[in-house]
Parts: sequence; structure tokens; C-alpha cells
Amino acid sequence: MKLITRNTDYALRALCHLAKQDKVVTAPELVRALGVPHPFMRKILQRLSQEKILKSYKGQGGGFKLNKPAEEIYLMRIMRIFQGNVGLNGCFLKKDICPNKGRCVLRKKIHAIEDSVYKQLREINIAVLI
Amino acid sequence: MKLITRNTDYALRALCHLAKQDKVVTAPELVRALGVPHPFMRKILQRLSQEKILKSYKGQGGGFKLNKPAEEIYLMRIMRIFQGNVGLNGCFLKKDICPNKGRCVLRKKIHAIEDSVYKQLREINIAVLI
DNA sequence: GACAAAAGATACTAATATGGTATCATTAAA
DNA sequence: TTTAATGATACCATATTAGTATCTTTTGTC
Repeated sequence: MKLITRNTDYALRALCHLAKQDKVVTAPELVRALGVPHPFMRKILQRLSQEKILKSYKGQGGGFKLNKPAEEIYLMRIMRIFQGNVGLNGCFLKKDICPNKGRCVLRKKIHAIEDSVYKQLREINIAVLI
Repeated sequence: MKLITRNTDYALRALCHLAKQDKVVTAPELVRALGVPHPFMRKILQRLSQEKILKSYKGQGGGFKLNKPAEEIYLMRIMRIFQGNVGLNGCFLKKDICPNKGRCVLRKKIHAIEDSVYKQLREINIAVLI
């Protein structure tokens, strides 16, 4: 089980790098700095700029930079972009089969764990990471 | 991301069912009770008895029952059986690429979250779930 | 002893998610 | 006009999880 996937991990590294530079940086530069495959990095950067996390500049001399302060870029946001909704589990039995959905102890326990994870994740942003 | 997979989920349900019954129960009975596909359930039960969580009885009139008290069957154990080692992430960059493994803030944060998850998971056993 | 009903062992297939590549179009500075 | 960048999009590869199929072994019952 992975809390954080490669996508997210690479995205975070790229964002940290950009946060430190505070200038327009090209994909090839990020690739060199981080050692991530070029086309994969590009895909990640594209996604981040679609999501307005990054601002992109096309054409020669173009590249990417952060679209908002590092303090306002939260880990949870990045995880949601690359991993979808971050939930620890769902109930695998259909409602009509599982007779005690409301009373299911496991469900409640997992939810409690989930809450504590969220709480901790919410406090992480790019500024914290650099 | 799933903390608990289907395998584990079904295993837990089967174990809870067995804990409540306290007698030898056949795979077909569990299938009826839980609505899980027969061959899949059997595979899970086989695994649980290989791991000495269940005791099995072959031949006509055979089946499965718990091999130890419900209080001693921990969720973590079941998760490890079906999901391998339960870790929230690894560092995706190789050590020689990632220059600041020791100082990596993300790594530390994830570890802290992991610890709190473990702490909560360790308190869950079959007795708690029924 | 034959039969039936159970689990044991094992190999295979299917679905899904993740990771990664390739290609062509568009933009804009030099 | 060329070149170096991103945008869009379609595709392929791999690993994990989910699920099936089949044959063997055991054991109670008639």
C-alpha cells in the first residue's frame, strides 16, 4: 500500500525545486535536476499547470513557475490530482449484502484512522517541505 | 489508495463469522453468509489455515474454525498476510540520486503519519470487531 | 468398499491502476 | 524562419489485485 505514488512524489519534488528557484524553469532542467524520465515529467508538469498549480510559458525561453505561494500549495491537493480522492478504503460488500453497514466496527475504526491521517496531511504544504 | 484490500476485508468477515459461531463451518456456508465468490473464499480460507489463523478439517463434515481466541487475531497480521508489509510509502528516487535522504522532510512527515496509523491498527483484533 | 462432501494444491485468466512513451500541434523568442 | 519550449492526446508496459478452474487428498456415511 502506498500513501503517495510516484506521480505525486515527482510532482512534489518538481514543486519544491521551483519554489526554491523562483524563476521560470524548463522541463529539461527539472529532468536534469531530479532524474525523472523526460516525457513522464512533462506529463506531470502539464497536469499541474492545467490545475493552476503552475503557470506555464510556451515558446522558446518558456517553462514553468509556481502560480501561487509555496505556503498555499497543499500536499492533499497534489495527492487528489494524481491519486484521486484519498480514502483509506471502501466497504467491499454491496449495501444490500452487508447487513450492518451502520454498525460495522471495522468501518468506524478505519474512518477514525483516516481522520487522523487527513489531519496530519493537511498541515503539509510545499513551504513546509523545503 | 486502499488501506485494506478485498482479500483482507473478506478474510476479516469470515473470521468474524467464525468467531461468532464457535464451531466448524464449511466454505459453502461462509459463502452463503457473506456473498463472496466460492473459489475466492476458498483461496482465502486456505491461506488463513496455512498461516495457522484457522484450523481446518478435511473430508465430509469438515470445515474451518478459529485456531486461537478472537482477541489474539490482529488486523495487522491479516493485512500482512494478504497485503505484504504495510508501509505507507518508499522514497521513489534511488539513494544516489536523492541527495537529501536523511534530511527529507516529506519522508519524516510520512513516517510520523505511518506511526500513528500503525498505533491505531495494532489495537484492532477480531474480538474488537464483533 | 463406494460414494459424497469437504479441504489442499496449484496454475491460470481478468481487471485495474500505475508508470511510462510517442507523436504531432501550437506558441513565441531570437 | 528557425528553434526551443509547452499543449494535447493517444498509446503501451508492468504490477497488483481479483477471481476461476481443475485435480488431488481426506474422511464420514451408506
